[in-house]
This record gives sequence, C-alpha cells and structure tokens, in this order.
Amino acid sequence: MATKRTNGEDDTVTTADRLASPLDELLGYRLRRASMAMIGDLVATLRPFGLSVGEVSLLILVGANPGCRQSDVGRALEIKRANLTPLVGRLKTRGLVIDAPIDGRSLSLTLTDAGRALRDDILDRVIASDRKYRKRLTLDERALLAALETLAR
Amino acid sequence: MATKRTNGEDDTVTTADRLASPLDELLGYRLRRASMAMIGDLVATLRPFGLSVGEVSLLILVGANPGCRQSDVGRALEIKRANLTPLVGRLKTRGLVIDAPIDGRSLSLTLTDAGRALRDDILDRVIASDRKYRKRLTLDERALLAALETLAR
DNA sequence: TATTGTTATACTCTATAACTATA
DNA sequence: TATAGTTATAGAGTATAACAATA
Repeated sequence: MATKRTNGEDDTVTTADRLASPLDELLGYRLRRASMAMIGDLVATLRPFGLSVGEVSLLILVGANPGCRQSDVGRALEIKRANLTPLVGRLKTRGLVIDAPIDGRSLSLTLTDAGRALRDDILDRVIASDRKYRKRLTLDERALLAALETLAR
Repeated sequence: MATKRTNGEDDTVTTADRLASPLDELLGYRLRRASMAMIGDLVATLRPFGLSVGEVSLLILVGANPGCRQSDVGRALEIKRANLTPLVGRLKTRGLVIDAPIDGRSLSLTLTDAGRALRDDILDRVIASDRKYRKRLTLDERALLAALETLAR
C-alpha cells in the first residue's frame, strides 16, 4: 500500500471536515480560480450596461485603436472571426461602433461619439474593479503582471 | 480634446503595426490570458484520455477524499449540483467512480481501482503540464500561489 | 493562393427552475 | 424548512466548415 502524503490523503475515508485538495498545489488551478473570481466581479460591474466581457474588450481595444482592422482585433483578443462578426454587429446596432471598408475585403472599426463616451465610463469602472483586487496583493504588481505575461506565452 | 496617454492611444488612426492594448494593464485580463494558455495545454494533455478538465478535477478530488459527499465535491469545485450529476455519471459509466448512499439523500463518492490507476497516471501528466509553466516563473512560486489564493477570495 | 468577413451549425459550460426524497 | 440529488432546458462562449469576395 503505497502511502505518499503530499496534501491529498488517500485511503483515508473522509467524514465531514474540509476536503483535501491536491488541486490547490497547481498553478493552473489557482490561476483559474483567481481569474474566475475577478471575471465574476467584472460581469457584475458590466451587467447594468447590458454588455458582455467580450463586448467591452472590443470596445476598449477599438477605442484605443481607431480605424483598426477587424481581423487585427480578432487576433489581439484571440476571438475567431466567425465569432467576432456578431460581437461587432451588436456594438454597431447599439451605435457604439462604425465600420468602413479599408480595401475590398477588410473593415476598419472606430468608436462613435457615443461609443467613446460609454468606453470612458466603463473603462473607469473596469479599472476600479481591477484595482479592488490589486489592493489585496502582497507582492509586487509589476513583477506579477510580467510573470503572467510570461505564462500566456 | 482630452488627450491622456497611459498606453492606449486615442484619436490616432491606427494603420498597420501592433495594436495598443490598455487591457494589458489589467490584472484580470492578464490572469485570464495566462489561465487560458495553461488550460489549453491541459486540455491537449487530457485529450488522449477522453476526459474534460471538469472530469479530471473530480477524479483528483474524489481520489484524495474517498467516501466524500457529492455535495461537498460540488462546493469545493464550485460546480452546481445540477451540472455535477452528469459529470459524476460519466465517470461512473466508465467505471472510474462508484457511489454509495450515506443517508437517504446524500451520496458518497469513491474511486474504483481503475479510477485510482487512471488518476495516478493523469495526475502525473497534469503536474508535468503545470510544471512546464512554473519553470518560466522568475518570481517566488509560493508567493505567487499565495497571492492567487488571496485573489480568489 | 491566402486572407477577410459572413453564415450556419454544433459542442461544451454554466445557470435556473421544478421536482422528489429525506434530514 | 433546508438540503441532496435529479431532470429538463436555456443561455453563453467557442469551434469548424463552407462560401463569396478580394488581395
């Protein structure tokens, strides 16, 4: 009976207390939990605006890059073009984004005045949500962001 | 024309180069990107086994807590009981998990011999995938895990 | 020939509501 | 009355394939 103890007790019948969780030792699992927590707060922040996280990402990215190509936005956000079409469509319907042909096949995206105004408002709140979590950090913010970028390849 | 420059250039028409991304300054966005990258690798690792990330989380958690209540597993993994039922069902169908009544309404979950064997194999690979990313880290692993736990509340 | 945008479609995850039964 | 498990269902988000138009 091999009985290696690291964290997850095996062959011990669990009765009532808290569960042993070998998952907590995994960077990927912790990363996912932290990410889910922050996204949950973000979703709640965005609910009153009737905008999804994806739509707001698009709003912010196009706002920072007026006239950018739709295909470049998709690549930057890692959203496939088949999924980007309806996402852009909803923002166009709401009068937040306008597109214009670049050449015969590419589209440029730009925020409307209403889009910029909403972007300004929402970006403030997104940053406020983000800051709430940053404040809990004990370790250096810049070092953490750099490490996370490294992990994302 | 308010022109505050932090990272995201506004009112500058983007032509060709790389996009300005105010999102990169957000902890939540970086966290999500890093998490997605690691999950992508994990999914590829698990593909040959025909198991999802959720199924493997369940396999590992039940493996570390034989006889645990299904409801406790759901709470630990933050999976709603309505979604846990088919997840457990698939592992039972594959002969990896068995359940037994605790009282008239609760179920205990335990891995079968086959379940433990598969868990051992898969856990090794999951840890190997995780370690691949840990190795890239410049900052202290323990400090990072602790910080991530703090963020997850 | 590769790229862009679109449409249609399928698959996974997650969320809610309703139900049974048990504590 | 609250909890546990189940079922059915709806909604996101994401993935692929096929197509037309263009570079």
